Amino acid sequence: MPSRCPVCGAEVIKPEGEAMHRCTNTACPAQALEKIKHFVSRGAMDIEGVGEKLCLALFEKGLVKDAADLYYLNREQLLQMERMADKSVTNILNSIAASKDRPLPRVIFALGITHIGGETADLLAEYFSSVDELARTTQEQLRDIPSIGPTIAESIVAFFRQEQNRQIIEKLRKAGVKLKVNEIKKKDLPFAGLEFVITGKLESSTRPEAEVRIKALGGKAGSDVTRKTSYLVVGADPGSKVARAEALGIEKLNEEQFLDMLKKAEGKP
DNA sequence: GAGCCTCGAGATCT
DNA sequence: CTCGAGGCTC
Repeated sequence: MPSRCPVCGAEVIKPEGEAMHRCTNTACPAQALEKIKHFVSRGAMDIEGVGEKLCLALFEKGLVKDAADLYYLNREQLLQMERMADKSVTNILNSIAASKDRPLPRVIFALGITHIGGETADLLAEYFSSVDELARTTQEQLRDIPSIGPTIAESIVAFFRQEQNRQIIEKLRKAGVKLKVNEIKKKDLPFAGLEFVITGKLESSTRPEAEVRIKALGGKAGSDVTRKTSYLVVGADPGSKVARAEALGIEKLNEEQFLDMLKKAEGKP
């Protein structure tokens, strides 16, 4: 006996080697709804205040047929909804607007491409700097990326071939959703203008690793203490740099202080 | 104040 | 995933 999708009644197949049954009817309303729920969910666009129930209600009312429709909701439409008063509407509109500049990996994940989870989305964002670039890629190019195989490559290309998906992306673009990497200006990074010099051995990581983190935050990693040095990071068995820093009156950091500073700057409290 | 919904933390599993 | 807390509506 074939199993059937509980929503649309279409016959459901169980792909070889996969645990889940999957309804293959692309017009299945349950699929559309799931995609919207996925789009607003935490790891994706993370639209606060919009959860399962609201997605369902908006979908049933026909106000939101696909994820991009969320960005076109207005006050009056939201006020029609059950248990929705001014306060909620304001909050929801604000959080929808705030989701427009989510980082690229999240946007890629939010699209809901089959087989693309958070990890793969992160990976793709390292190789493609916009959704459009990803949309233009070929299976061959994708397969050159380590840990991307034929299944994922095929799935991505198929996704962007679908007219429906292309339209959603256009709607997102028109609504002002950022579809490319945030090119953060160097000047705005937390370590802009700071130069760190490391002496001695670090417990927590190797020196190159620490330098990568400093640079990612817009700082410089120097090798000699000069008047331009902002901080001297002092690890175990430090060298003569300590004396030089003291002579120049340069602030010293122990490893713990340094790690603290990195974490704060990286926004991970 | 009651009830609904969503969030975030922490436990659990992979 | 499940739980409890907190926001919001009514």
